[in-house]
Amino acid sequence: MQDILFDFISKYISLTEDEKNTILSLDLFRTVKKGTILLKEGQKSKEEYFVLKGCIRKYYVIDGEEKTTVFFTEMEGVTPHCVKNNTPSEYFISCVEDSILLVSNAEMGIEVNSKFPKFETMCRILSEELLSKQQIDFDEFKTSSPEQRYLNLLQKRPDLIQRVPQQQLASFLGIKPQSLSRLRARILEKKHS
Amino acid sequence: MQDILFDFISKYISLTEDEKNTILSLDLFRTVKKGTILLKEGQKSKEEYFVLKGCIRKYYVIDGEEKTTVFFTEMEGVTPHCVKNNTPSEYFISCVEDSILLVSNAEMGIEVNSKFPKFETMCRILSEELLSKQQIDFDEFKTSSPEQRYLNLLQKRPDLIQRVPQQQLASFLGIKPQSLSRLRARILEKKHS
DNA sequence: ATCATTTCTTAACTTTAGTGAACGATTTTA
DNA sequence: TAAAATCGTTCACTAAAGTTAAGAAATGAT
Repeated sequence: MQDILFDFISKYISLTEDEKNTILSLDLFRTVKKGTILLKEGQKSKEEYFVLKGCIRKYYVIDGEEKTTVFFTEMEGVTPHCVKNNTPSEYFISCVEDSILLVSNAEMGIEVNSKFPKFETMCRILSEELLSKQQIDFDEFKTSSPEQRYLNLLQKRPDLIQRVPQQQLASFLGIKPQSLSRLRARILEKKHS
Repeated sequence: MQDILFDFISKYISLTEDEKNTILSLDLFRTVKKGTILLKEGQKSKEEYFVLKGCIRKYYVIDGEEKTTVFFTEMEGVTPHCVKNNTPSEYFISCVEDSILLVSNAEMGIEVNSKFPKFETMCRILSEELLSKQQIDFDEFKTSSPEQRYLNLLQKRPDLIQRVPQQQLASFLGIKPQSLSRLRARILEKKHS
């Protein structure tokens, strides 16, 4: 498990054995069961999550309905909005599958960053990469129809369609579950003609 | 004009007179006429833009149609994707109004950052703020209908609806210009009943 | 100031998404 | 294992967006 983490980090910065041990001593690893709610609406959490294995999702409850807006899978991380500005969270974060996560809290982050300036560099790069990726995702979402978005997802993250419930996938695509069902049937029809 | 810039910067870091003069000596200010294209699809630019006054937009040309995905107004900045990874740009950036911009290129940024570490701090904060803001925007977009998105925009950026052409506004909202016209008429109808 | 061009609106029609309900299939849990 | 709950699909219907086209309004150029 630790190897996965250090392999990932090595893409950005190089660590000495000493530094690796310091990180391991922080005891960041946590295994969580499917369905576990990590963050609730209204809560003022300071925890950040990084997925080593599994899948977690962020969702809002609007008029009693869950609206999933993002999934985080292997090697993706979330810093909930409430961590930065100490306000109650507007959304939930829960586990879609049994998962292995890195859980760090803001103070710990500051401590690590001050001990290893390298780490801050990595965080900055990760943050910039994420911003860039997200801008492209948003642009693609705006410029395409639900059907195009589904076909696009089929290309870019085929695994998601398998591992995630349809209703969560639907709101991720900005539509209702029934519309997703219909849309899939439509695509199959087109293929067989 | 310079006051506007330094007022903005002072929200994040404090500058000495010396530092201010160094910034001014870089000659970053550029006034641009409405309609000017700052970045073209396919181009490998290194320029970053920050709007002091006016409005610029980012748009794709898909099947011969312009799809505007973002507007940048006062105190907002863009770093085009192509600047970071040295690939041809997938989109255009042009001026919606006569504008006053700060134009910096990547090398200049590095130079300034190494001379004034303060600056890097500000850039990191700005980048984090932007990421956070963008995530919320994306979530709102996904979880609401075109009509809700329009009403939301009316609340949050009423100026945009005035200063930006309808067709650009439409694709920004993820719909066609005709649909925006109809949607507005629908809203007016509801009010008068 | 006038003409030409572009932009916005309206309308009729087509396609697709939202809605409410029913059904079977799957999963949970008792 | 059986009953209950949840989930996914389908259907009929409604509402809204896409499409095509035409005309009105605004903008720009000569």
